[in-house]
Amino acid sequence: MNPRLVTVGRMALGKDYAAQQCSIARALEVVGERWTLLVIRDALYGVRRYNDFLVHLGIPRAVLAARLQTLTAEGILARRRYQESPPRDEYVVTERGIALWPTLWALGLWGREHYGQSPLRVFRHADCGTELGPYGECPACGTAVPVPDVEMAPGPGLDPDPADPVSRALLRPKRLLQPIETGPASDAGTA
Amino acid sequence: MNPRLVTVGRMALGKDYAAQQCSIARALEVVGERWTLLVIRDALYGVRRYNDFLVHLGIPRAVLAARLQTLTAEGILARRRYQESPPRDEYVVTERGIALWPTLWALGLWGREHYGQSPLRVFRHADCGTELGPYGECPACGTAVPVPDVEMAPGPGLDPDPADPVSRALLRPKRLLQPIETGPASDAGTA
DNA sequence: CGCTCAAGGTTCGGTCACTGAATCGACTCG
DNA sequence: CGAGTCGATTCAGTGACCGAACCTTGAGCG
Repeated sequence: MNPRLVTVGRMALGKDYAAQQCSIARALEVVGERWTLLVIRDALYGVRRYNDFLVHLGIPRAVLAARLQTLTAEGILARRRYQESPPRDEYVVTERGIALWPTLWALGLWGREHYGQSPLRVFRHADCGTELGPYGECPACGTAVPVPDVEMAPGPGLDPDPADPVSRALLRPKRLLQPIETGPASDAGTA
Repeated sequence: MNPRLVTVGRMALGKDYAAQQCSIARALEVVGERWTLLVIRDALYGVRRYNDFLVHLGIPRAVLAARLQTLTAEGILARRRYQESPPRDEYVVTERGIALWPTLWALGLWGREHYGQSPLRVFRHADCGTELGPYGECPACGTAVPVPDVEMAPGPGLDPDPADPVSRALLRPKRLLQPIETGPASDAGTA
């Protein structure tokens, strides 16, 4: 069961981009389905648990389960047990998934420049605090910024009081990949 | 008829990524449907005519017509009459479409590194002949390479004798955006 | 033990998009 | 004036997506 060959049988979107030799087409066979890139985005943001993906994305449960399975089979996410008592698994992004960050960054930049108004999130080089440049690099340091060194903070356009706990957890500045804390949910911490 | 607002009415995939504030989600509403990014890729490669997209992508006609219409409405492609006698239009990529090149480059790089074997196409800085770096920049000149200055040549993995005339036209090294020549098609020029 | 709750799914009917083949209309060429 | 080309549209069939309901495992509790 070579994970690289799993695509045969249930192909990306019911059919591959036949005859396409381009590596872009190959990539889209894997991550081109609806929701897939948003799941990976969330994973890079630190989302790891089924329910967190669910509430943050508003994705149908069945679709989420399918995507997580595909992404795990493709080696973009990895399933990992994080507690035993009630057995619970989380999905952590692998190197292969992290390698999609430049794509997501470029796509987000395009969306922001052509459809967005004010930036919703601000990404900085954690070492120096400089905002990332158009390629995700640090203009001050002149170097590529490793994904774990990217700090994400809310921008001016972001809803300051979102409904779901995941969005609320993402209001706090944090580094990419660092897991979000929806933890015991000191949820409106009453009583 | 603000082209920015056309998405209302017939949304990208029948439904928008509701509640998503992220600019990545916005972008995917526009270019996240099946085939869309491949159409844009082909447009950047110099494909301009309905039939050329059709044979090169192997896309259903109805879907192609829908994508071209959406992309035109979004201002990513522009429709332009290129002859009057039989009225014929071509679709040329706009600035907004050209701005997607970094995304496509990043996606292609990811696909090549994680799923491809030998590179199918080689992209160079036309001014100096240096292969593009991971961000689409020129490592030699140390600058971003404007899309019209990117030269595309076939790589070792590319089928040297493809069936369709568009792929055959793309065997010749050429710059991005420069229209392909499928012209009078000296098609296997037999008697 | 039985009840309830939570997490993480699976099942299922309805709808919608994609597919591929056929058709159509405008126009030119012979 | 019939055939061919280009650029589509139409249509039936299939498969993916959607949303709600249900299921399973394991605590936590009385």
